[in-house]
Amino acid sequence: MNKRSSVAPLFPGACATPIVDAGRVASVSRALPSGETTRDLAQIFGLLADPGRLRLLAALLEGGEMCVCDLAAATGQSVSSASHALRLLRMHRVVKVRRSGRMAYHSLADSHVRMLLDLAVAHLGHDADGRDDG
Amino acid sequence: MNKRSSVAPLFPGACATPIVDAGRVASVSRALPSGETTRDLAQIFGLLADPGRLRLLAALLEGGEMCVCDLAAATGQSVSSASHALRLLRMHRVVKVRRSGRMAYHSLADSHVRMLLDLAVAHLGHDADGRDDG
DNA sequence: GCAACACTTGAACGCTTATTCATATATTCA
DNA sequence: TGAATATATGAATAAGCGTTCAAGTGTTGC
Repeated sequence: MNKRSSVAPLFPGACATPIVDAGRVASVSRALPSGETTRDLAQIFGLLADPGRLRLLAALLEGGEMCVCDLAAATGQSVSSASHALRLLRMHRVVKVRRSGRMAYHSLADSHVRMLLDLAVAHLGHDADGRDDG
Repeated sequence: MNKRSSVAPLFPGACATPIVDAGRVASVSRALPSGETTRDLAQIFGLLADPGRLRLLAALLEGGEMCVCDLAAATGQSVSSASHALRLLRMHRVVKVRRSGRMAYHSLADSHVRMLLDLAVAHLGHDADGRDDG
């Protein structure tokens, strides 16, 4: 159990972070997902944090199943870029591939992605104005 | 040395990407969100693509409203890191701040974030095993 | 076999981004 | 006023990431 018992540093070099509400900190700290889970989560969001990959996913959302060269053309990037991006997405089971001869037909493998995209769009909607600190 | 010159440049500067299903490419291409929208979307997902910020958001999800030093302690990062991260999140209206004296109490400003996090967790759930492609 | 083809991959370069350290601002209390 | 506190910020180093180029794999058809 990793609860920090006190506010003050107990010895020189100890964590010097002052804590205002120790009880709250302890309970929140316990409730947080593990470091590994957090890293995995961040990785998934990282997959969606690139315009090129986002356009690929949007294209698959619309087109259903497409080959690499058509995806590259539709999303306005080089075949190499698209291939690199699709590899990443495949590795994380976000898209799947059906191979036929020398063609590779990609499609969405994960229904959550659709919802993630929709939610993000909704966020954009009510975030359209100002963006500075206050 | 470059043997790919035969890839059919019909004229110098022409798009060299071969297209299999031109009709599909055209319709998908039209349906895609604009480049600006895609960039904004990617930026939002980018905010969630960092373990530190993700832990901050999870802490706020759990703790409701917390000051910077408690957030730093609960999420296991330096106050400076937390402050930098919170600034980013504030700038994008993902968290909001209530200032009282020298304290800054942060809380979630956006209900979509909650759903985004839940969806991502769900994805993790059914993706728990193998994660390599080959 | 040979060549065109669809896609993949590795390496390199440049850009973005996170973290840390030091310092700054603003508020409270003695 | 001055010291302590809570947070903010700038600069700098370092790590990560996307793009491109060049080359590699496996397939199709002559």
